[in-house]
Amino acid sequence: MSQSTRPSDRRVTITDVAKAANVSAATVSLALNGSLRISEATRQRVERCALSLRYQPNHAAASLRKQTTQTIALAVPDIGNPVYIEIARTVQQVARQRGYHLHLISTESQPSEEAHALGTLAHRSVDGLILISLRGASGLDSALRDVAGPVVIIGHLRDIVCDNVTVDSAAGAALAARHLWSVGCSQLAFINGAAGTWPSAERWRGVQNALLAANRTIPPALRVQEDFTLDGGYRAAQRLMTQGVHFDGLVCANDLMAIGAMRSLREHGVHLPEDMAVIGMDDIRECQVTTPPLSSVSLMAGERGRLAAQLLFDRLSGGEDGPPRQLTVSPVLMARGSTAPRQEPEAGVDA
Amino acid sequence: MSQSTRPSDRRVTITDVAKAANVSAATVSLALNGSLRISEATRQRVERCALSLRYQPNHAAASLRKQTTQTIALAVPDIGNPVYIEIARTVQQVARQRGYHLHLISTESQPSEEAHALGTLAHRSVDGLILISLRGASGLDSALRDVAGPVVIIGHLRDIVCDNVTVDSAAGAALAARHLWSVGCSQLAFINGAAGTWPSAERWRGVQNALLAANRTIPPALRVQEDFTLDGGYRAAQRLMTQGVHFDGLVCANDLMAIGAMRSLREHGVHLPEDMAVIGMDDIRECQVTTPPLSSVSLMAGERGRLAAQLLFDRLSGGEDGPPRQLTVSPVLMARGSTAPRQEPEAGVDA
DNA sequence: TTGAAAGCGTTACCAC
DNA sequence: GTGGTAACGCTTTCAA
Repeated sequence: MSQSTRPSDRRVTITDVAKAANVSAATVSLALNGSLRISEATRQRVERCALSLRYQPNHAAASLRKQTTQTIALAVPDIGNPVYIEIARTVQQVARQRGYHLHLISTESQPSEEAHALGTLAHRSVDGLILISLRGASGLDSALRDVAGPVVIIGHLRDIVCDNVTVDSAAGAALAARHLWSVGCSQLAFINGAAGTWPSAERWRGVQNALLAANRTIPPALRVQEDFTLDGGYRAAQRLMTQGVHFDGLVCANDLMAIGAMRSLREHGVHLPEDMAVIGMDDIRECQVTTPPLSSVSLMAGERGRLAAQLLFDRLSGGEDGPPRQLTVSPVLMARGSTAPRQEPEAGVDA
Repeated sequence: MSQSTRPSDRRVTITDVAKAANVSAATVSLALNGSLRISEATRQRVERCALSLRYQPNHAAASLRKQTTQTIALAVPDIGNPVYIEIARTVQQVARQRGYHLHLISTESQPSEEAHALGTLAHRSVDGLILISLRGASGLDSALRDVAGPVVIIGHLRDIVCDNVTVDSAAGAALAARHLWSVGCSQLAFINGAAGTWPSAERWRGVQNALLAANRTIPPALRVQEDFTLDGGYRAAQRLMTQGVHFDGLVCANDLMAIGAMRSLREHGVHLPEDMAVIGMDDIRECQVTTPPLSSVSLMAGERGRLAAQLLFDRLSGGEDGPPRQLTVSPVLMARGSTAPRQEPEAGVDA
């Protein structure tokens, strides 16, 4: 079976196949791309030749000629962050399903790297780009004008217009607060993430809305702000407990902080969830393995990825017309053990 | 400042810049690519023109001509798996640092998709490929012969020869067992993952080695096998506890199973880590948020990615000569609360 | 149904 | 130093 026929050194090109099949290069191209205007006989002959020569069309050449790369790019702020990975996963799924490749770019949240990502689009390395931007995609205004294809931004748009997918994280924060009340909490505390960021502003806004609507308050002593990390949550909870103000429900601006806070609470002898209900946001995997499992508000990362990809492919296939479209997905409550409904204290048995 | 100068519809090419700068296309190319044989004056002129025209070199054209894409591909079995993400992260780092782009392909462990990944290399979409293969890269033998560039495989090579990076997970399992003895365990149990897979075979082999060397045994009743999931671990632990054979240390073939097992143990009133030490493998993020934090054996995913990338770029830049190289990294113990050293029962105070 | 030829936008090898 | 010119490998008219 060693019908190798290897052309020694050189790559095998379309003309090699053409010669072997006794047709022109044009015919080979047509035949291999399934054109209907080729006789069944030649098609088969060509296919056999291509196979036995192990012909592989050169992608760069085809791209150059067709002016399309069959590739989209996804630029994420940090490839280590599971939330972005979740987005990447669904984007990859849609892309593959459409026969596209995926270029992954990690920007580390640096504007220079975001510009670089747009560069790949400008260079026509890719046909379209999905960009996840934290800082509200501000400096990209001009860069967006130079690119040679559609762009979809996931995250908050500061002042530019562009196809975009966001999640209503204010609504998510409100959802979290209301959930705590619904399981019987009477006084909430709130741990927010790094000041000055869009997510932290939004989440506080959401909590405020909920407070207003429920005619309740969170005194300043029960509002603390740290960065969005495990340690941040730990420190924040410690500070809350030194305030001397009683609270029995804790809303955290993300899960990492919530987990850190739970650790601190437990160290101070607070029983979860009996003494205190805790809820986070993001619904990361870790929620399922804490004790008790952490309730959270899913920000629908996967769904956002799917929608963004859809938006992008709409532009790619349907023609580029139409005004920018903004999609907003709604967060979803994931109730778990950390917010188990309160027992009425009538029949409580303390082990 | 609106020096737009936009050539209406058409993309701006190198000849546009050439005309604007009153030089030839060749000169533009040389100037922009930093050739030394261009006068400083022309270089600056060309650069200004390129900038003001917003010229972006076409990547496909350059690739076609240069026969290189400045892109490598990484094919992972499952983009949802944090272990592979960790690999992806370091590969991406090395790639960027070398000025290369990263193509990410998720194969879902399907041989057809692995072949597809190799296809991107054959099509010269990419210059090189790192392939993470679970099933020991068996059917790829012939496909590997057709590709147009270097391939590095992360994982076990069944019978093919190829640059490759593996981790000695047998050593890792032995490490886990020895660690449990060192913290005072006298009888171990072992929860293994899905039968018939390479990792499960290796890890059991490692435990056996350790047992042999320590002159100890794990009776069959204390060896169970489930799939590598949280639920698998949960079920496995349940089965262990119905055996009626006492054990005080539990080695799990991965962290997910260990976490599931911990949950089951706790539900049965077993105190961790006082009554039972538990250790997993992989060192996933979740280890840090369980109660107690789960000890684990890191399989050095990031390091493997880094090494694989290094191997690949050695081929890419240094010339393709040299026989296949096989690298094996050593696992590292990550001791945490779940394997806290045993208190001697003399001064124990039960709260 | 098939073939010839003209690009796609670069880079590289020559002359000048 | 700089400018022609010929590839790179493919697709796509347009004729035959």
